[in-house]
Amino acid sequence: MAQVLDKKTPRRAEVIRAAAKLFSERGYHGTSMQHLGDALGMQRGSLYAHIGSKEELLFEVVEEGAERFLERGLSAVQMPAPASIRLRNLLIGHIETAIEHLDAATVFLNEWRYLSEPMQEVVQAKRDLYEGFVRAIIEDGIEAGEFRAEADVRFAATLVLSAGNWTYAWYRPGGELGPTQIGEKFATLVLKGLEA
Amino acid sequence: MAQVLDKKTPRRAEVIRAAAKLFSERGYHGTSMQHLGDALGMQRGSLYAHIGSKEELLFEVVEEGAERFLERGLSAVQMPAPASIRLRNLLIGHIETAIEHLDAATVFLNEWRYLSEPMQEVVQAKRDLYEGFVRAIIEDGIEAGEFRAEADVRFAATLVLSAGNWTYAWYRPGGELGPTQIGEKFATLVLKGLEA
DNA sequence: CCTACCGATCGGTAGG
DNA sequence: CCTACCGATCGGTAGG
Repeated sequence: MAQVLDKKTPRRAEVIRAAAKLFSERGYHGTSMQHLGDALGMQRGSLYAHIGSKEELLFEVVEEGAERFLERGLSAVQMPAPASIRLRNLLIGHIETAIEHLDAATVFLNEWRYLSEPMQEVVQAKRDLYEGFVRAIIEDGIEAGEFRAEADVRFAATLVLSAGNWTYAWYRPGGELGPTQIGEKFATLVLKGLEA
Repeated sequence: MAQVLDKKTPRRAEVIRAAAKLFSERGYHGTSMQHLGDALGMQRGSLYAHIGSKEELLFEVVEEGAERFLERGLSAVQMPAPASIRLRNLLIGHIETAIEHLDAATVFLNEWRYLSEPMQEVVQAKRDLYEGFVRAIIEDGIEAGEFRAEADVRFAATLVLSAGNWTYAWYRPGGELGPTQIGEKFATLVLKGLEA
């Protein structure tokens, strides 16, 4: 019989970490419980001593990704600084998060849509919250006269998020630039534009 | 026995179109041949009169997406116009393509990594080619003094591609702005930046 | 955490 | 394009 699942145990954390890696590499539907068991050196069925279902595992990984982004985003919004500094800081934090937690971030951005309700709704709320952070900074910047008044807040926010969210698709460890420098480069481009 | 597969037949094109829709909605691994058969009103096994394998179907959809992007990209690069105009044109074309062929574009951008060799290599070459188009325009712009000399070509190209590639993730039909106007907005933002 | 098992479904094929 | 089938694998459970 199912006993109380360990919710905090180190072994459970290892299962979630291994799931993050596999889900990011092979996708949620492309990963079987057999793959996961193999990666952890245990039998497929034994995983259910630590988790309730495969989908619960996806939810945990997606939630972890969401929390990482929200933490950094919130601290950028709350900075007592001009909007351009806060936007730069948010984008740097976003890209650092995407790189430092590449597995969870990839799953958060790509596999969350395979969650069923009500889990998907929980995640959607966090995505909306984060997007709200970006918009708030841009609105502040326009009000303060720092940013161009003609800039469309929604599109500017989407551009910033696109730049950050696509990181997982092209970033490969071992490049010349670190996450912080990459974030700086993008932030400068978004703020100053390409034209001379 | 397997007879010669119809390579050009209208029915085969319908199968590919239905696959593009399902693969974009549920992912490649989340779509079964049973789903596809149901969508087309035929038995699972009957699909093999039109195609060789599920993976071949993925390849066809990904290739279609790649070709759509390449066509538009090439025509933007070859325009006899200043770099800023060509970059604007490429980004508009990219976003129009992403929206007008949302299914194939989504699969091209998200599911191509599930292709095995040598198919994945074929697709990678086309991705590199397209990225080369973007870089070429930006290099021209810097040489001509149109774009800021300090702009990093690789990062600027990645920003443009990120803006375009993330379209599938947020675009929903029925909004106020059409594809062309959305492309214009992003292009202006990338060229002029946010700062006043 | 393992063994042994459940029913369901997977992609694909033979033969018509 | 269908019927009937193949072996393999799926997520998950009982009982220890």
